[in-house]
Amino acid sequence: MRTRYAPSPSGTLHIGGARTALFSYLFAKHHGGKFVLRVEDTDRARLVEGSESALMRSLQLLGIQWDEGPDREGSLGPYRQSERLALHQHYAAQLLEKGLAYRCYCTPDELKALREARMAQKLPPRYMGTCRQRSADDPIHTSRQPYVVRLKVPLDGVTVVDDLIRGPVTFENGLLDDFVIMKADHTPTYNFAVVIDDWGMQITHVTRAEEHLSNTPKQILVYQALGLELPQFAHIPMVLAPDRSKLSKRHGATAVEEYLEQGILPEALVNYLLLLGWSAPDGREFMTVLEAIPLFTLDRVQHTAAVYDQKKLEWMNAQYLKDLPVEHVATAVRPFVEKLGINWGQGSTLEEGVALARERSHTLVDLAHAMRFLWQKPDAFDPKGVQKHFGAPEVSSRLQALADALKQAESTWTHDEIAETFDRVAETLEIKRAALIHPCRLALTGTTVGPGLFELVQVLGQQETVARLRQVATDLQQESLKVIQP
RNA sequence: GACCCCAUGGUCUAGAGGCCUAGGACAUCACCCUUUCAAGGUGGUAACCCGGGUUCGAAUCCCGGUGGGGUCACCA
Repeated sequence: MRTRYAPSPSGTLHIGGARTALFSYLFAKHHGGKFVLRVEDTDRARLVEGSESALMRSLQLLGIQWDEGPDREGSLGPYRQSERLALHQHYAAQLLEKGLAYRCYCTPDELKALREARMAQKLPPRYMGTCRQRSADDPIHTSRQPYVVRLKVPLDGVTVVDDLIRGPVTFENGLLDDFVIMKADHTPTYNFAVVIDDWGMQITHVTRAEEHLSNTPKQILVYQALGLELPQFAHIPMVLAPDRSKLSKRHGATAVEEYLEQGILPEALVNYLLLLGWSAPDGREFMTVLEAIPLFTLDRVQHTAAVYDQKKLEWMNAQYLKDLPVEHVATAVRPFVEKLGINWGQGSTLEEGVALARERSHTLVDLAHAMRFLWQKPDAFDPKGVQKHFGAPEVSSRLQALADALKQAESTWTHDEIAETFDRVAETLEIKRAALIHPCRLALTGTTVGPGLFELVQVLGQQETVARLRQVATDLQQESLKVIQP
């Protein structure tokens, strides 16, 4: 049992591609098989520098590990299509020799004219050129004119794709044309190379996106011409954008990399992707890739294209953010914190910050912002908050009193002790505790939202808390407070 | 346009003829909790595309329509 994922290195790993790879991987692993990564790089014009390694990095981050691939040579390589050219040419020559394929000398212009003529007659744009009829001793064969190789497709009969997900799908051969298998530059086309390579790599189950279903009869015809045994096929439904169209740049983030940059954890992303088109028998939603292996079967794969939902992805990310070990999240959020120019080496630790703020963050970006105040004192204050909580003339003296009381507090600095201090000060000033809490939060963080105040104060530390309160109390008195949206 | 696939709330889905008064999750709305914001809890709104069959009985089977998607390259 062997499956494969065969991307072309022309860009980044798409979430649709990631899901196809995930399903192929899970399917193979469920059956104790091997998962192969093959890079389809025959089209040199579309090749993007660095794309291959980016693709591999994304897959690995998601926990989709291949058993064989360009960087893990097995016995059935090479695993880059461009390095298999000799194989493709060999089989093409074989088909030519047997008379199952032929050289076609028609120019692109001629083909275009033919196609348009057939379109005008409302006929399918099928190649009906003259080259199919040429005899072996036709002088054109020695003319050194460029040519392509076309497969001789049967004029009648049907080709049936026995799809593991959809059942038998019948195509009429008469509707297919003599498609090109080798281009004029002597490199193979996709529909030819894919057959040679899948066969060569002993792929038993070709699992791929649904967009390939219509290509499959052509490939079956190649298998048959070559006398090769057919693999099984399984076409996985596509992932669509919210407007039900094919995913593209204008839909915002579509690449795995982009989601990770947005602060989505790879664990959450792959879990979300798993739920797009597949569901566990018991309806469970949260699981790792490894946990999904024993549960994953093709009969539970949806037949319908799925529309991805950013909201649910973020919700799932938030769940992971608060359930994963603190150290793990701290490591993940670190680059995001550093990106904000925060020097977190002093004072509170990253772990303390994560524990404090993760429950109300949806992404690592949110989390980094929510932790910011621990290392950077507010240089501006939320205007609405200022209006609401700094308006009263006695706020300055209250904060001062609070600072004094906290300064006196025991060095143990526990949550309960801090809470009691607030209660005591409120009582002394004969105000409600909330009248102290809100201005204090604003003074300490610059905003009106955030973690529970006593936890926040505890993590921020006695010294820093007192210093910030005094600073704000002074600024308020001197009316030198900067009120700018932070 | 031709061919192919598909069709349960806004979204992801459960459902393989009676267990369905159609279940869950996200989103949404209300309320509760509360030092803010979240989180959490409770409850609510919301779906079997339409039309014909088959059957005692259909979300489930068949046919047609409609709608959505895919493929029709010397791209993969």
